[in-house]
Amino acid sequence: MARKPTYSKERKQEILEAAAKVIAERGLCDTRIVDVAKQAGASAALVMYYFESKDRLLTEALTFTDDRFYSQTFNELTNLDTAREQLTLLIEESCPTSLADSELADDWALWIELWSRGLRDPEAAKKRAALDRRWRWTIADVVRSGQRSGEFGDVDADEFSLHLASLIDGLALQVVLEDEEVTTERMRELCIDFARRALDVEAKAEMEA
Amino acid sequence: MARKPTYSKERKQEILEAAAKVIAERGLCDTRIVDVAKQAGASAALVMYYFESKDRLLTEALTFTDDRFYSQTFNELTNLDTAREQLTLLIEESCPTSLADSELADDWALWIELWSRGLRDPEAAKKRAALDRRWRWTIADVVRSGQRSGEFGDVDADEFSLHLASLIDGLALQVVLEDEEVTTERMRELCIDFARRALDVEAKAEMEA
Amino acid sequence: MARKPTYSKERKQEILEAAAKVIAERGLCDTRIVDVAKQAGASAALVMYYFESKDRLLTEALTFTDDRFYSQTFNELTNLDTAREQLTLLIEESCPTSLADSELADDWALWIELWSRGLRDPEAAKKRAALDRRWRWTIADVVRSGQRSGEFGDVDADEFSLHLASLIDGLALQVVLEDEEVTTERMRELCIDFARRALDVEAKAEMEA
Amino acid sequence: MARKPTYSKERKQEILEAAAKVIAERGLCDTRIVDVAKQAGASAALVMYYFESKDRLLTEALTFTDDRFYSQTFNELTNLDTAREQLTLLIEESCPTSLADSELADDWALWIELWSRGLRDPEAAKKRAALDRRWRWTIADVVRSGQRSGEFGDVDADEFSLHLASLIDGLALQVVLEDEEVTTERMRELCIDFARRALDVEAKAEMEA
DNA sequence: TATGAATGAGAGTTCATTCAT
DNA sequence: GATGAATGAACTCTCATTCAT
Repeated sequence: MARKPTYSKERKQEILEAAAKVIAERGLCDTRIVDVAKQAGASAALVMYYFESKDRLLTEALTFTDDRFYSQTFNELTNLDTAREQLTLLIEESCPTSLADSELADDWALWIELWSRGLRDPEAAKKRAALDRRWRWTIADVVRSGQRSGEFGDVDADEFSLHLASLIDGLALQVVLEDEEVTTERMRELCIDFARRALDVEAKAEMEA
Repeated sequence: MARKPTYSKERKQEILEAAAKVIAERGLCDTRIVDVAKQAGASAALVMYYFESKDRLLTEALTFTDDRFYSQTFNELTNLDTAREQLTLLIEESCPTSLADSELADDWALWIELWSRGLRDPEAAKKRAALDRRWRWTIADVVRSGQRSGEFGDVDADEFSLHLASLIDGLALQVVLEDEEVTTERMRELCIDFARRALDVEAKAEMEA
Repeated sequence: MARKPTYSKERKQEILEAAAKVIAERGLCDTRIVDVAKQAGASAALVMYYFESKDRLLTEALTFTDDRFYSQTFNELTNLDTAREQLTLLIEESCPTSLADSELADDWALWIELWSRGLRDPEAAKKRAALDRRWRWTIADVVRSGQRSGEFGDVDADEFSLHLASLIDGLALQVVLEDEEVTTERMRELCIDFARRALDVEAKAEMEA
Repeated sequence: MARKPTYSKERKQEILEAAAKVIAERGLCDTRIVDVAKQAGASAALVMYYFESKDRLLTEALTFTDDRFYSQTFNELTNLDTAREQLTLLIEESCPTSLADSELADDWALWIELWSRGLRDPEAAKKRAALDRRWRWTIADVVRSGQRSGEFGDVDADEFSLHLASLIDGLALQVVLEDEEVTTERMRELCIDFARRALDVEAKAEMEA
């Protein structure tokens, strides 16, 4: 309630963060400006002041989390030496833990909301596509670097990256929706297994041995 | 306006169909009872007469289309002789054509809305899981029958089916959202290709030759 | 549900009775035709068939119970010999027992609803006035007969009857509304006491002794 | 329409006042939020802004007038010297003039609505009981002070006060409902007469003479 | 006589948005 | 920058009433 006035950009960030949280909790549809305001410790009018309309707020909020997730992951990536480790990281960071309150589950929830919004909102669709492409490129880059280093076999990196990214989406969806047959564990194994086979990792490993 | 009274159950079906159409067009969030009523050629009050609340209407409507899609597809399946043809059919029927008004795109739109609703509505989540399981079982059955007939190699049918189903979800999503890099064509090829390799179809074919 | 068709007047009575019950339970305001229909084991359309509009149904229902109460009480009255006993009966029959489900409490509830409706519905007001007058005349008649028989002293019968009737209304109201300070017992005593003094009953009794 | 913004509490009062007026005019049942809003020169949404629901508005409104009536009367009371004058005032202030638009008639109308609402709404019943008790205590106090000053004879003050208050309720009801036989004049006389006899006023007066 | 189906006319309530302060 | 007060435009849901059967 009583909040020292922080200014402009910081405040905007806070509101975005608040919005993302509320959307993850209540769903896009049921997110009211008042909720966001309350979460941000501000008045509804102030939220309107920073974002001209509810629509803009929601659109910005939906991609906000993905951006954060991406930069974090990308950062961790650069700390790893081998492509194999990097790919494993990408997969593991993608697996939503089924715990309801986890941050990753929130991220996935927002991601799904973005899909549904993209169906009718071209701007949202475009943003989603861009984020997805960035993600696929990242995967493809790791693959290519692995190929250069001789860790991975000879596969079409783009095709692989599209396959893996899509597989991850499809599986994560089921984990998040708490499909009893699809656990975080099973998802991870399936992805890792697929990557291993597709990239010919075992064979390589053997040959090197 | 002037509409001959149809009997109860037929009328309910008509309304469900109308609801599904409206949801696909406008999205779950922006579907108003009046829209559904208009689409069904009825009054809003009548919609409430058949479904106690908006909520129930939407929940029923969301699974209605999937049920129809499934029975149609399952029917076509029984007309095919080889497992190979059957699997191809399953994949092809799953590829959304990108045309906005096509029926399949509508089906996918509803499917995505169901995902997003499932995030907070446990009942919706449960229904979605059931429908998905049915779909995976169908795939697995085709695989097993192909294995019995010697068409397919020795793979874990359930693992394959989860992989293929998830892959389809992830790819279709991008087609429907009109990601420029993912076309219907590319989706089909990727899926077919994956199936072929996983099921060892080429090898089998060659050996038979 | 399954109800043998009884015809016309009996059916109308049944519906009135049902309406009275529902009004007593839910209040005039919250009485819906469907409720009355359900209570009467009929359809809402049938209720409309017997009474042209909700309004008429309610108006008739509101006086229905009072009529029944009056005839019953009047009947019991004729079985008593002395005016003293008769007056006591009138008072006692007027005291609502505080039990929520008792028939008398229902009668009072309807009576109060009739007051409130009479504020704006002149027809209801007129009916209420007529019923009230009948009641006061009955009291006055008992008084006069008691005076003729020498049981009661010389009071203006009409004035006494207005006083007693109003007192009963005012007190019963509080009993029905469950005012902790006004119990059925206290109400009865207060009324009896008043009557005794006003009609000079003790004095008479003494003089006769 | 164009209304300078008043500060919160005043505005709430205004709305309550408006609500009371509308209820008196149209009855509790037929009071719509829009009516109250119009009467208060505000929008329906503003009414909801101050009172969370229609229900709360009505509950508060119903006791609002009685509170005002009581404080006014109590104030006038303190300006009078003798208990006799005070009691006369209480009675006279209680007699509704039959004119439809008078403020007192409005008060009585609300009072009756409160009775009817109290039948099913325990909160309303409780408030009514409290207000009524306050009123009876006031009467009893006047009686006791009259007894101390020697103006009134020896009666049970509480019993008298319950009797008088109930009598007033019962009679006022009939005046308000425009029973032809019960005029304001007759009501006043009956009450005054009762008080005189019960409190032994004549006798006292004579003895002093 | 009896009803299920159908509707129009509101009702309360919600909420994004505006604006004076 | 920040907010409380205010509103209009919807939206869901209710219900008396009608009518074909």
